[in-house]
Amino acid sequence: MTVSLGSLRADRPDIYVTGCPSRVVLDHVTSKWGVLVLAALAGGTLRWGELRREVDGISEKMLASTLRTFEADGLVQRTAYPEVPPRVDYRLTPLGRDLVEAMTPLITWVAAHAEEIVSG
Amino acid sequence: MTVSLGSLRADRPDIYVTGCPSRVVLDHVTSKWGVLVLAALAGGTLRWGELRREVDGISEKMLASTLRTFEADGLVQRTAYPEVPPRVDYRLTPLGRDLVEAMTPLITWVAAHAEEIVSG
DNA sequence: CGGCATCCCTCGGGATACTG
DNA sequence: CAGTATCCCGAGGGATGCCG
Repeated sequence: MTVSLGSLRADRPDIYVTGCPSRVVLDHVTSKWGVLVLAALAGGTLRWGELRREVDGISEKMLASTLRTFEADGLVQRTAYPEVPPRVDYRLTPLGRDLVEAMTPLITWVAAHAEEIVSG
Repeated sequence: MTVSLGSLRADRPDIYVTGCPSRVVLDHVTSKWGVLVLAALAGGTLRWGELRREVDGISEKMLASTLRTFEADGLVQRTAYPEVPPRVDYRLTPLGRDLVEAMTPLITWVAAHAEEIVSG
C-alpha cells in the first residue's frame, strides 16, 4: 500500500511550519550524521568504538553530540557498564527501531541511485 | 515486503564511506531544506513564489541554492516561460518522484511521532 | 515576478589535547 | 576505552539591495 504523493502535504501541513515539533525532529534526523548513526545502529547494539569505526569520518565530538540528541529524543538507549576498562553500548529503542524502519526505503533508494545521480 | 533492519548495513556498506556517491546524494537530500523542498513538490508543480510560501522560513538564497542542486542532480525540473512578468515553475522529474516516494514513510513517521518525541 | 550579488555572521563541526 | 574540554575555522545560511 503506497501513500499517494499528493496527500503528503495535505495530511501533514505541520511539517512545513518553523519551530514545530515535526521540524525539530526532522532536523535531528537529517542532521549531518543523524541518518548514518541511526542506520549503523539498525544492525544491532554497538559500542562507542565500533560506532566510530562504522560511521566513516565522524569526529568524537559529533558522535557524542549526535548520540546525546537521540538519547534525549528517546530514540537511542545508552548503557554503561561499571567495569574497568569502561564499556558503553548504544542500541535503538523501540521508537528508534520504528524510525529506522521508516528511513530504510530512503537509504536503500539513495544507495541504489547514487551513481546515476552523481554521474549526471 | 519489509526490508529487515539487519540487512541495511550489510547490503549497502557504501553509504558509510566518506566521499562516495551515496554520501553525496544523502547530503543533498538531508541538507537543511532538502527534504522540505522535495516534499513540497510532491503535491505537484509549484511556482517560485508558491514554493517560498510553502516552505516556511526558507530564504531566497537557500531556496535557489537547494533548487539548483536538485536540478543538477536530475531530481527537479525547472521551466521558465518567456513572459512578462516572468513565470517559472518547478516540478519533480520521474527520478525525483521516485525519491519522494522513498522519503514518504520517513516524513509521515516524523509528523506522526514528533509530539511524542519533543515532549519526551 | 523571479531571481542574483553582496555583505555579514553565526554555529556546526573539525583537530587536538586531556581525563576517569 | 569512552569520553570531555578548548580552540578555531569556514561554509551554510540570513538580510538587504538591485536587475531583467
